[in-house]
Amino acid sequence: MRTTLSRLRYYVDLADTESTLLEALPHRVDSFSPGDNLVKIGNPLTEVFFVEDGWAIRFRLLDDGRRQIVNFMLPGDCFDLQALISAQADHFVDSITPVTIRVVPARAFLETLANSARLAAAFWWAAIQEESILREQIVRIGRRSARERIAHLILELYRRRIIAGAEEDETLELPATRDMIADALGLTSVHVSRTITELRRNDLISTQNGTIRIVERAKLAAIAGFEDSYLHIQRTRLMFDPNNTINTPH
Amino acid sequence: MRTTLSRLRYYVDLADTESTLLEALPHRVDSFSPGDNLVKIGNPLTEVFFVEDGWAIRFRLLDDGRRQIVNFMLPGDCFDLQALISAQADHFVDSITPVTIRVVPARAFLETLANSARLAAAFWWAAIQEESILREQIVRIGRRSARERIAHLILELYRRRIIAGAEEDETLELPATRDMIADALGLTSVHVSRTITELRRNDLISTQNGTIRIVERAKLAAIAGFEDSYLHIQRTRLMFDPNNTINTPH
DNA sequence: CGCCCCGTTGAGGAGAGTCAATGGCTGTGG
DNA sequence: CCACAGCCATTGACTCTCCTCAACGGGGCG
Repeated sequence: MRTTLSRLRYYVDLADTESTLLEALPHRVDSFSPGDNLVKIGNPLTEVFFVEDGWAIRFRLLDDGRRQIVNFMLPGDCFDLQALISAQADHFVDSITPVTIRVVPARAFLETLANSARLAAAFWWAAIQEESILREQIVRIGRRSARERIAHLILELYRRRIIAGAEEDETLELPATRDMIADALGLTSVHVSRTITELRRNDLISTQNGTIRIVERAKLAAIAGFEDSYLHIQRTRLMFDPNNTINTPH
Repeated sequence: MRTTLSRLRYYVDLADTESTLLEALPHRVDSFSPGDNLVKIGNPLTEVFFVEDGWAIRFRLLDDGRRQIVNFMLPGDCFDLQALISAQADHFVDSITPVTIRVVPARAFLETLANSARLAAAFWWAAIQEESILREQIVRIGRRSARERIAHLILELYRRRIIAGAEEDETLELPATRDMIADALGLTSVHVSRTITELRRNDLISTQNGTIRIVERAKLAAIAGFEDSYLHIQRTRLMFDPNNTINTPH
């Protein structure tokens, strides 16, 4: 839960009482090997998942085998809040590294939210952030060049790691193959490879062993059109928050 | 509110009491001309919007003027549920036809949801559906050809119109220019024009005056890879629903 | 009537895809 | 301990989808 709490705290002040509530939720912990399938299309969803460790991808497959990775799931991310209403999955989730997830019954999770306005607010933030990431993904693949897409993705994943509590050392351990990056960005692995090589030759990034070092952050951000405000959602007072007394609809 | 209720009823049984609750919400009704700006980036959001009539687009602009339309907003859609937590808009919303929207203070809306589990469930569905539409959009622009994208978008918009209560007459009034379709699908207006012309020549659709007639639904769906289950989320019992007694986490 | 917006069409260009070969790395089995 | 297989990144050569630039024309509206 540590990384999840780190993410939530990025947006909402949480006291120890609230983190205790979360930790106290009934749960089990599941471990997976790289390439395992965590969620299959059509599976009923009655549980909420928290990524404790490792990376996973959420993706759809077309009939002819084309794959689109909708987004990456990193430590601290929670997913299938949709489960709260017991829908069916319309996509797959696979691990791409060894992964451990904490599985919480949706019902118990809901009850806890009902008892803590702050927690409810925090998870609302998380949901908003997730949607924001999806929208950014749309802009990225809809209107950016290969170069821009890759630069942008690197910066996004780096920032998400920071928000989840990772060290700010300008490096990103990216456990995704060229193929996965391609399927996330609507490109081919060949072209991803070429483009990353080019970024490397331009001394914007360096790579070794699946770790990317951001060498020239400013230039990279300029190329990507990466906005500083992205995911730095302004920490405002919350309508859910019982302490919020100054909410004035304009 | 009629179209919104039609949409919600597609997923959740709502009694008259609940629809009355919604209608009774304090609100104002705003009217806009085509091309007006409804939501601007950076605006604080403290209200929830219901599209009563007309179409709008939600989009982002890049520095150099490139535009990505994230999605279309149709009658019955509600948006900026994010407002519930008073975030700032990270995108624009413009009308593309004459539009009337009902504006409800977020706080009052929240209070009503708190008092009606069914309404809360219904809007949760709406949010899930919205996210599902975003994911579909990612798959569409990430991994489909121009032909497939356009066919798929037509079928999606048609289905959304049906869900909102429109007549099932195989026609879609699509008040979007080639330019808008292009900006939604990650293409150029020229190529959209060519591709639509080709669909027309193949007798898959016909067009006149901004109305598209679906001539060969089956073929069009095959080309688009449009899945029948899409947006036809199975109506299941709801965890929120007080009448739900058989919820068994597996 | 004439303007402007929009859709269409043509010709040529470019970014990304396809096909294919190479080579490094890792893990495994003889 | 070495040989070999499999996976993955890289690179080259060629192709194709989609883009760019440009011209034309129809329909609505002042």
